[in-house]
Amino acid sequence: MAKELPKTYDPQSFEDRLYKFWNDNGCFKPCGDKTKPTYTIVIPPPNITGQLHMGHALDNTLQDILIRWKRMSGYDTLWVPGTDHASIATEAKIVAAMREEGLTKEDLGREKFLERAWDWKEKYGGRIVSQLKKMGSSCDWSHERFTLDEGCSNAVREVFVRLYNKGLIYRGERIINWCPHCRTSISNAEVNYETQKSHFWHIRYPLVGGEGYLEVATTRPETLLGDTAIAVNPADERYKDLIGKYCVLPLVGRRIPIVGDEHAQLDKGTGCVKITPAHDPNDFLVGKRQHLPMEVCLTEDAKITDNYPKYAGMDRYEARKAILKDLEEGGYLVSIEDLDHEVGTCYRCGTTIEPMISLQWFVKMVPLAEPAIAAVKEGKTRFVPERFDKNYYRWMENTQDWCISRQLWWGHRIPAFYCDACGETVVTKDSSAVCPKCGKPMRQDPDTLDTWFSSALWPFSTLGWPEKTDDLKRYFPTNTLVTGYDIITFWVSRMIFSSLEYMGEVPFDTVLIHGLVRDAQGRKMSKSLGNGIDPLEIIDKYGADALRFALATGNSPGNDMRFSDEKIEAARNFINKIWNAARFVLMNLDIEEVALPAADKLELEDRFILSRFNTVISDVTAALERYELGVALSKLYDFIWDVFCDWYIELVKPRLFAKGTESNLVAQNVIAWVLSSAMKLLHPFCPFVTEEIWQTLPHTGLSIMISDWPKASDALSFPVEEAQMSRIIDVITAIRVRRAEMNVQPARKTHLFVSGDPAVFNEKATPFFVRLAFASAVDYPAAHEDDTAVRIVTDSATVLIPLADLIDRDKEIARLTKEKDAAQNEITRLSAKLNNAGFLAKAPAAVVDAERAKLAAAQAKLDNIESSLAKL
RNA sequence: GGGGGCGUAGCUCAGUUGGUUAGAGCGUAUGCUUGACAUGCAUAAGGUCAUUGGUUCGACCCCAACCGUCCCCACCA
Repeated sequence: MAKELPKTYDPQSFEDRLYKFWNDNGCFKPCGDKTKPTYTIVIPPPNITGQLHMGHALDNTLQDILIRWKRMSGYDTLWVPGTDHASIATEAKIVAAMREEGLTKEDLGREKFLERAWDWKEKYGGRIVSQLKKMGSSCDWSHERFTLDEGCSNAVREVFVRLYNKGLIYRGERIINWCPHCRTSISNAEVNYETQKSHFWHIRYPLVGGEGYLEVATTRPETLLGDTAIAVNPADERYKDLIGKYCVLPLVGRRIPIVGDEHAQLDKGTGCVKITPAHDPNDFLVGKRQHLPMEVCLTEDAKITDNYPKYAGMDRYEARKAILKDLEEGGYLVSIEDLDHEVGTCYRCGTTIEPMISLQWFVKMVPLAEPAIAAVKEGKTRFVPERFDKNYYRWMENTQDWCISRQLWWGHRIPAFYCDACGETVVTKDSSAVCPKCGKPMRQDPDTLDTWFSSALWPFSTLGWPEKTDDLKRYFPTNTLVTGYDIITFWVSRMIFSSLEYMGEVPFDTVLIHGLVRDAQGRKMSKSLGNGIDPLEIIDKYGADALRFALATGNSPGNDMRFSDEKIEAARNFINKIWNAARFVLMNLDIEEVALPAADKLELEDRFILSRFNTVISDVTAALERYELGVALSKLYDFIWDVFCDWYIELVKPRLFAKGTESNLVAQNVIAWVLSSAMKLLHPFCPFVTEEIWQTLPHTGLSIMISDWPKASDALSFPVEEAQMSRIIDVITAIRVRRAEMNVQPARKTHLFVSGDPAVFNEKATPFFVRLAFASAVDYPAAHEDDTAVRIVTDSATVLIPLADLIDRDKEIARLTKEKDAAQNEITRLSAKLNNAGFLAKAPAAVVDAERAKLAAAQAKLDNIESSLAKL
């Protein structure tokens, strides 16, 4: 006797148990079978700063769907999990937590601070891992990695040293983006721009030794303190003669030269630009070209330096006010103009960044970007959807050198050592370096690396690189990277150029891009709006399968999606539907094992469902191969609910209830086989419920997770019977429609007279009409004589229902006449198409044949209608 | 200033190389305790596929323009 399922679907009762079952049985590990092809995914490592949010839930659902599908499809699969130390984000959180205790980093010192950071990692890194498990993620936890673990750190040092020796990493004074709040440099990619209302202030700079002055416009009057020149365009007739002369810097009194430089544009403003080389990226370049001094006037926390006593210690905005006031009083301020200004802000804390001249480490990008662009152009790595390659090219082609040093403690320490005695610099993996020149101990650079520097190595550092490990040989390059479009520049592009540089090949063949998960109103989920939906709460309430279903359905690659109660409820309802269908099947099952019966034992509805299922296998598999996971899922949804539950189960019920017959055994086997196989197709999307059902059904093998993915086959294809069954279904539907229109109570059963193709419409169809079309009895006359009955006409049959009391003859005639007109219009339309020489000549034969078949069907229907009308 | 997405039923969205009379979920209406499921069953209403042209035997789909909307990139003093 078959097992049973509990009456209500309660995901809480089995999800955790099944996850443990899989884990205990090693189902997540690669099978290691060398005869199988490999399929590898590396997880985008979640930051240890927080907990799982909807973006992670989506990202990991998609990855798990792919890896589970490939695992069942005969691949040796590896999904490498892990977490990211997220240097600036984590450090900011720890510093904030310390502030609660009244502590600063400096109070603690580097060692103690790092101890705290590691404690943080244990706590929050562990939490996010358990949350990933809750989602059902089938990662191989024995491969779990952390971007700051020993292996990744070794990879980071190796890369740094190699790039340095190759001249691709250098240290230099450049203008960098400085965050005065985080007190560190950040890369260009970490700067967000936002529009702020501001002003152009027009200021006069008096000429030295003359009466006149030059007028400049600026959005940043406080940087005037750092001005070291005024630039005019050398071709500008207005100022040509002033080049080489001097201005007096207002308020400061310093003499600054007037230089000729292309940076100054003739048609912009007054044509004169103040040059602040230490605090503006463009001015920095002008300063280099013109050999100007770099005058620093702002400190690391964006206050005025002690060089300017009047303003020293003032915050940059305070100083702006004070300086403007003094300019006005001194008669230097000419005018004020309103302006919308794009201002760079720190992507972590939102503070307005301050461009500053600073000594930092950089990666030279152009030599790395070129092969990375070529690799994608050559199709070695493919973006899905394809359009995202434009983002990638755009960024890669315009990339500037990457500032990688950070004035933070939580991260990979830069493996550069300085000799204070002789000034030597050594870059080495050896942490106890002594100066090769003078033998004195060396001081390691205090800074750490941009967190993305280690993320860039993730696809191979996690597999053991720089060691030549077996994992690396077998599982690299990986196959699919699944990530959001917001991270293409930060991460995807850097992995590609890194992998090309060190591994000599691309890190993955496909990048599957997904969008953002938004709230029901389409807003971005954010802490400040308080509109975030916690995936864990959703799992508690609806189960992980429902969450996964809701995330995988109804969206296509690269597009944002909305998450709503409506959606999660629809998902839960579907799973509940499956649960109950499985329950029903099990209630009627007394076979010990499931085997697909020989074809000659199969009845019409069996062949119909198998044939439809065969199509679903192909459709779902094809959609997955195209990364259209939402399409694959909707095909399954339609099949399971509309075809399997609503039709097949209903059609086969009489046989399932008639125990002790061969037909009953055939029905049991078919229904169980289709259910079991459908669970396999659904398993990647809803792993828990499909496993629970599969294990309850008679089965062989340990887990559905490692069962074989169904294969479409000619043995399952019965096009003739599929079409025949469809005709019966059409007639049943037509009867229901007529009865509903006429408000016939369901309790009122009637005799049916069905005439049509005797191969289809014969006594074998009677149970279907009895159960599904309110029939008390069915006859299959060759022709209809009763002119007092309701007439229903399809293209394959005519049905008479003796409901004389409900008939209005005139209305019947009117209705049939209307249908006749419709059929005639259809015939006219199709005939016109089939008489079009262009169509016949150019359309594919299959299309033409299909149109001819339609015409024949329409003609048959018209004939049926006409003969019915003749009877009235 | 560049680049890209989106615009399809009241709402949220699908629509697989161009090939009937464009689909789903939710919502709405009507009727149902039908031997699993009311988290259900049956039936229905609801769309000039933003607009205008073009290509084609044939366009929701390809091309151009335009309107609306969202996003990304960018050093505009």
